[in-house]
Amino acid sequence: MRFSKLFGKTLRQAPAEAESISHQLLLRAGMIAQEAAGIYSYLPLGWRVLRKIENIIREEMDKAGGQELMLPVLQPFELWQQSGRDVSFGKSLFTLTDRKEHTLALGPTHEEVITDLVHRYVQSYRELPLLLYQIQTKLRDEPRPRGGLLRVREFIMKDLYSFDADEAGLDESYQKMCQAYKNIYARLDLPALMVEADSGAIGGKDSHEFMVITETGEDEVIRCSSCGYAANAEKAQFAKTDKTTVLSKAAKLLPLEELATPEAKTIEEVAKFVGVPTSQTLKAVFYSADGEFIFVIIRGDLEVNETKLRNTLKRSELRLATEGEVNEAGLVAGFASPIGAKGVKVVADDSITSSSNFTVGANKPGYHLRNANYPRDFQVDLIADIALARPGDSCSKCRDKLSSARGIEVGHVFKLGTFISEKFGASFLDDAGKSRPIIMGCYGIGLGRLLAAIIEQSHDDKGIIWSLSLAPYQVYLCPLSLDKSAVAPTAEKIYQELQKKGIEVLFDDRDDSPGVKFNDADLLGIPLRLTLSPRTLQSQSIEAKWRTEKETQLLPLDNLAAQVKKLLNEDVKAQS
RNA sequence: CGGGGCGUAGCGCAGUUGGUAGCGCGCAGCGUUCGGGACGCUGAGGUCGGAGGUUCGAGUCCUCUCGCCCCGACCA
Repeated sequence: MRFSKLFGKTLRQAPAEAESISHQLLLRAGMIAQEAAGIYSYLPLGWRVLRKIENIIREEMDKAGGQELMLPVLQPFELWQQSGRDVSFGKSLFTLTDRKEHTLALGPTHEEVITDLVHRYVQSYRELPLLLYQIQTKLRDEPRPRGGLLRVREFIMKDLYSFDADEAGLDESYQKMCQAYKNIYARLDLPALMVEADSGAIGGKDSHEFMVITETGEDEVIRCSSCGYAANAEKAQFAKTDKTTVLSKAAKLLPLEELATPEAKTIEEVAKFVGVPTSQTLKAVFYSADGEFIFVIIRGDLEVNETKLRNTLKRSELRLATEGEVNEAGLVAGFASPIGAKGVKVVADDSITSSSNFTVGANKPGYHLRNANYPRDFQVDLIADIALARPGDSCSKCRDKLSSARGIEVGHVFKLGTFISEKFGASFLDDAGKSRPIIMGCYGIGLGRLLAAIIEQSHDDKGIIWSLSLAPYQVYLCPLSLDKSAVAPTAEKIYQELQKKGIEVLFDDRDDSPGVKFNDADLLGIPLRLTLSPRTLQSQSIEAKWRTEKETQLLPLDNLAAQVKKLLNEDVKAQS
């Protein structure tokens, strides 16, 4: 490709709206252009890279036994009503009305369509397992697009759906996909961490996310450097009985006593006033879940994990209750107590059993109770792990300290189970002739986000650094002083020669100064730069330089294409 | 949806107490340059996001509205 003809322009300054590194570099390199919030065009350079990513993914999906197909973007709204996910997707689902006043959805994902399809074609266990995938545009009306390609409303995604006859089959498909994903990230040169993930209210048992650890990530990952435990903070567990504070689990249960605690409303104040650690108090937090008032009780030193709480309650909408709602429930904020709480649903974190003789509100302004014990003094409707893991907490597996980091979610795998297949009647006859629902899994990767994540963690102050397998072009042919002696015709000849050898070369045929060309070569991140100048021409040679290295080497012009090819091959080997 | 910020040339920005719009980069032409974003001269490019209002006069003041960015909420 001749640079002078390339559509798209490199920018010296990044547009003001770009904040994240990948966003800035994608715009400056002329790889993408924004059309609206969360909606982008891919320009030729960006599209070339995206297609390379796509091909790597496609190869790994095929290798794992996946069959590629294409599914519709326009989907009958009835499909979404049938699965019930018109509600759970809510406003994120784009819908439109056709000329016959029929409502259609713009596919945010394709479980409904593919399950409907599979139900019409699969009847027997002999046809399972089945792995089907698609790589195509999906649309979601995200509440807040952000970070360039990191979170958008229109995006290209690879989704594979697995269909199995039994749990063991699902496990196998799941393992296959996890391995395929690891292969993909390895080939993309992207260090992705596999972490336990929340599967949401709809998902089945297992779910994992693949995270690229970087500051710009939207998700928080909790991990243990000792044993390797890693989980999304939404899901992360930790040991509640291993705090540095002394817990009196074994202590004798003391009688409940009321204590005047004027002015002491927060946990900190109460603990200080009473003279106990915060872990010897119980904290009350109030939520509204799908309109129902929820009283949550948790040990004073812990915080509520709202995702865990939402899953425990099996509700979709969860928010903190307003002051009015708290009063309406007959509770006194700051002094609320599960003891004597009537007519409200009480959900407790299992930390309330980690000790005894807690200090808790007395449900009376200015008073707390000492020596509260569950279940002696109060009952709860639900008890579960609903606590938020924080850095510094103890690992539930090995008791070492947990740490936290930000991550970009570049892949998500799910064991869906039979939730959707049952809704669509996607069942099969097993070898005993019995009808059973197909067990499903789904496995997604967002290509644009992947592109952004790669740049986030592979760049320097000059620009992007592509690996050879992803670079839009492998070689940047950079002639200097085009009007001098034989530079231009020689460069032209080399360009033809390299292309003939199948090398992807970007030929900077622009009449610009060396600085401009070198800086663009670095900004675009082309792995190998070949500089031809009157100087190198004197010795019938050309200068080769890797994007990642400072040193240069001179290559004789004679039989150049073969030498370049060899260099590129050596580099590929060195990386693997 | 809540909080904050911003809309002036392709990009980055300036524009005073209200007087009819400018700078840098980029772009076009000519010339000089040519190993890390060179220089000179000439030139093109703007319904100042949109609508309404105040005023003799609005980029500037008022009202409404649209869009974009960031934080949070949200996000199988």
